[in-house]
Amino acid sequence: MDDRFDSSGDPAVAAFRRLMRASLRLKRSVGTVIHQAGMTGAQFFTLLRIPDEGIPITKLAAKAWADPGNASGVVDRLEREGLVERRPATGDRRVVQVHTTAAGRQRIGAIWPAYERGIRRVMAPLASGELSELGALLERLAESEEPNID
Amino acid sequence: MDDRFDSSGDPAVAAFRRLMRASLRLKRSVGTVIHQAGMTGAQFFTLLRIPDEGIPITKLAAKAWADPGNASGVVDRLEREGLVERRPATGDRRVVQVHTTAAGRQRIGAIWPAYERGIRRVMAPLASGELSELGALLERLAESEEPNID
DNA sequence: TTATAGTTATTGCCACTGCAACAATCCTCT
DNA sequence: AGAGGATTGTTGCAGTGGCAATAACTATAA
Repeated sequence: MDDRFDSSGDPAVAAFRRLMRASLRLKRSVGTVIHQAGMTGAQFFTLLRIPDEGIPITKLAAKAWADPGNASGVVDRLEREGLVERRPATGDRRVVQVHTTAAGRQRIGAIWPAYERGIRRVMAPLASGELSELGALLERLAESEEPNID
Repeated sequence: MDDRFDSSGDPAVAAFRRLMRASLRLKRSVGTVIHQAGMTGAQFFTLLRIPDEGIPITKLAAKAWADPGNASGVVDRLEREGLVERRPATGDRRVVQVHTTAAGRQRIGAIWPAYERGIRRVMAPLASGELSELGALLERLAESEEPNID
């Protein structure tokens, strides 16, 4: 495959590639910050999404990436580290409420500042006006019922 | 975690989130097109990157996501399907040249149009001028020595 | 020539992702 | 009350992703 399959000429394709490329790079960069603090990105975002009152796995999954089967495993590992707790819900015996432990809250508090700093660092090449411009364009691309990334 | 850890106010953080969200959505959308044609995204992009003269695994990995250990597995699965071939390189007996087979070329040719159509569809909300504007902003974010996403 | 250092590809491990199947439980309707 | 259907969480599987260790080989330098 040389360049029969290229179409850099197409503005849509070119923009799409740049979007994929930039998001991968930024994701890795910010992910490094989280890893240095001893967690994976998925664990960090999951932990972040748990409200103080607790939350059922399905709702938690919907807040992040939409697959419950997946959330189960991430919660498993968070639980293994004592950052999270599973408690039976009152009323519906199917649902399991996931709660953050004190250790979990402490861990997030420890990572958060570096996380924010990491984001500001990777976004630094753009001025404030450009950031909102970028945000507006992306919003129009992603408008719909999609999962929240953090 | 309620909203102590939110910072939607920070333009950098907000733009970062939108970037992650949009890229996830678009990646899934285009990935669906590829899956319907019977391949995974990683396999498609890998196949796409193999020049007619063949290419060593390390170089191939660098063209896509940078980890050779990973490329080995993807090439395994492509080879299992007969879309790719491993041949010893002449000269350096360490290197393995990966070549696309006729079936591989045929497969890519079959997927490519739908792939392009898929991209144009997800990028459709933006006009041509906005696409290049978006591309320019993203380029400034990702400027550096990063892997090509196709 | 031989020892040392670097390179190439593979393998193994762990975590994540999407998907399908499944059991337990709840809900609705008759 | 009971049947049928929907929902909740878990599990299993294949593939992806990053990382470390390793074997095979090449290159460099004494």
